[in-house]
Amino acid sequence: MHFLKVLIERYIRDGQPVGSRTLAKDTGLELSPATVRNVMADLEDLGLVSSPHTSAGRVPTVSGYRLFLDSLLTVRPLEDTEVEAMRQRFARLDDSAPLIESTSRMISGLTHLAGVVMWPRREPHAFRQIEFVPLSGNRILAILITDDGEVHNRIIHPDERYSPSQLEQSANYLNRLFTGQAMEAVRRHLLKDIQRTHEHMDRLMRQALDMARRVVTMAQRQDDCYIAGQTNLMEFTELASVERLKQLFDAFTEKQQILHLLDRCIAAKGVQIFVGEESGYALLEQCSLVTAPYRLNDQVIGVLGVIGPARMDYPRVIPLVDVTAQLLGAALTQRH
Amino acid sequence: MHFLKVLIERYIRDGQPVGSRTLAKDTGLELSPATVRNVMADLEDLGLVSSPHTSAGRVPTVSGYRLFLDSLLTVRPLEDTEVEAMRQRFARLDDSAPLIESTSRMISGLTHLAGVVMWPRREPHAFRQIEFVPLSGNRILAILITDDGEVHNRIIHPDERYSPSQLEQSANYLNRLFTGQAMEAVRRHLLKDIQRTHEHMDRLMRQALDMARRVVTMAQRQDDCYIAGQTNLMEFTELASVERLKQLFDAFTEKQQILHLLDRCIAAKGVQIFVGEESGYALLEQCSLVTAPYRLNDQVIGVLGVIGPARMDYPRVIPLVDVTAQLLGAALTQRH
DNA sequence: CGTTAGCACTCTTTGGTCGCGAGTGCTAAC
DNA sequence: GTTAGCACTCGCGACCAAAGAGTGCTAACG
Repeated sequence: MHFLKVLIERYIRDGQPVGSRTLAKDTGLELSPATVRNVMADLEDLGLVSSPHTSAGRVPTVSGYRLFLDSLLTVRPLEDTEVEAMRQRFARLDDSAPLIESTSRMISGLTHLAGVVMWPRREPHAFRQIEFVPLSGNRILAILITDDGEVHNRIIHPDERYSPSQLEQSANYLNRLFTGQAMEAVRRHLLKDIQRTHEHMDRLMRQALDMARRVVTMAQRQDDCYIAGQTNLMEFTELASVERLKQLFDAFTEKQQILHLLDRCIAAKGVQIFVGEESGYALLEQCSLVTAPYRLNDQVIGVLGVIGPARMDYPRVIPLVDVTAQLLGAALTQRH
Repeated sequence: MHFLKVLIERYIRDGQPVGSRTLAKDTGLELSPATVRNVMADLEDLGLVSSPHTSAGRVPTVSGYRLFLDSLLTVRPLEDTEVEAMRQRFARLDDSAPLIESTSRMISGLTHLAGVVMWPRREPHAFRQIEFVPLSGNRILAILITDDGEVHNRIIHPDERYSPSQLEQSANYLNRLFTGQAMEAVRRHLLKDIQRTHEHMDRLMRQALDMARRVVTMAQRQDDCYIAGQTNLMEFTELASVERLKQLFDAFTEKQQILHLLDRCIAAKGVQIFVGEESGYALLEQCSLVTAPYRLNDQVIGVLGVIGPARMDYPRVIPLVDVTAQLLGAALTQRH
């Protein structure tokens, strides 16, 4: 199996099929190419490597990578100075900087791959406050604040005009009604019970509920992720066909499939790797996804990672992804 | 010059150099290829066309396109039904839908090119209201509302703890001080005078100003644009080299150059076109940018357009961009 | 029995040649 | 001014040969 390891390491280095002669040199053992050929034939029988054609060297298969990752890989931990440098970069992000985007760009820059960071999946949060601000014309600005500090706002055009004091009354009413309740409950209340309550209620309060409904329906932030450094992938010859790139980039703008994949990684304890079509998505053929979950106060709330060619420098990428996830968690916790 | 028109139209159709025989047929006039060849030689002398090599047909040069666009082009106005369909699509966007993004996707879908829409450049607006909401810990959520209905918010970690009533006092103070003033003035006040005022002021008020400063500095939305359908460009053979694509996509994520270009179009009355390196940006070689400014209440507040190969179907794209700009303006005005 | 040298074989890559087709420029004739 | 004719150029695909890389197999070796 040592052979497989050396072969894959070599293949990762220069991206070309590895022949018996080169492999013989690389192993360190003093073996002739002929011997190595026998071993390689065995590896091929096991389905761990394959040759593109008769007179080329061998290339790892997906199962080859799998075995490599699961039991052969020696991760090269980062230098302390490197970790420190990363920590510095996080520290330099001031409070207002968009943390998720910056993190994605950072990991992409460090690995020269595409970085992807899922938006933190907030724990179920509670309604804190709603506010109606009159604008010019009939327009009203509705602002909803949840207790994790998220602010959602939306401009509403009601049919009739409300005085500032009416708006204040409405807001007070809603705040009395909902403050402290879980958003989920508020949402249910507003969506389901709205018909029933309508009948026996003050007109103004009905309107208030109606306006609240409009903000609340919008405040459901659906899952999303931020992808950076996509163009890095254009540098890899094995992906550099225009059709493949189109597929990949379409997936990057669509994001649906990427999100599904990330979602499957959120349960994992630590670094998780999908090689090629292992993910079940044909478009990631020849690609690998390396992810790590990140935490806020010891609770996993998201996943980040990189996408790159299957032939990527795992020993370096894995710790980078790992450390970045930890640092992002720390930064989030600190900001909190 | 009629020849140039036909040649370009033909080239736009099938993307291959146009030879004398085909051009002879296309003109409609009953001329022999030899005659056409003479004319083409003249066009080449004028720098309007060029041939990739001796035995290929002719291809329009940038100046050729320029002349074509300026004086030869016959724009094919959209069918009423098409305009109506577009209007419908805008109408179907409900109030909460992200208008700019949707517009960009729409124009990209209609033209099969990359769509780009600049964010509306709001007229200078006034401070309306600031609000401090206490969160858990020391954290405070600062919310700033301007009179165009924009909401900016930021979480602040002050060194000490403030009671809700103190926060309310601070907010009241700031609101009294600033409401109705132009944001520009508020910003100046907060940034410049902050040192002087500090000395002879109540501690709480000083802190209030300080917190306000932090939100206000963030509320300067710098220019940005939304680009959709980039991957459409991968379908065009003349751009389908990986390096070119990388350049283009890098520019799309960087956006800086694109924004500069759009900025130059904002002054134009109507549709504006840059062909190839006319724009001054080498990366748009072989590409064209077609833009139109859009209005809110008869005032130009932004630009939208498409990016595609120089060889694009101008007679169709131009009216599409034009109409989209008008419809976006209408939608904005209506929402307002 | 594991290891190795030797050898025939396969397959890609590269470079070269050739012919074809498309298109041109020029000249001379209409 | 227009056109036919012709020699010429160039790109492209086909075909071919040689080189290089690497393989599988067999037989010999310690």
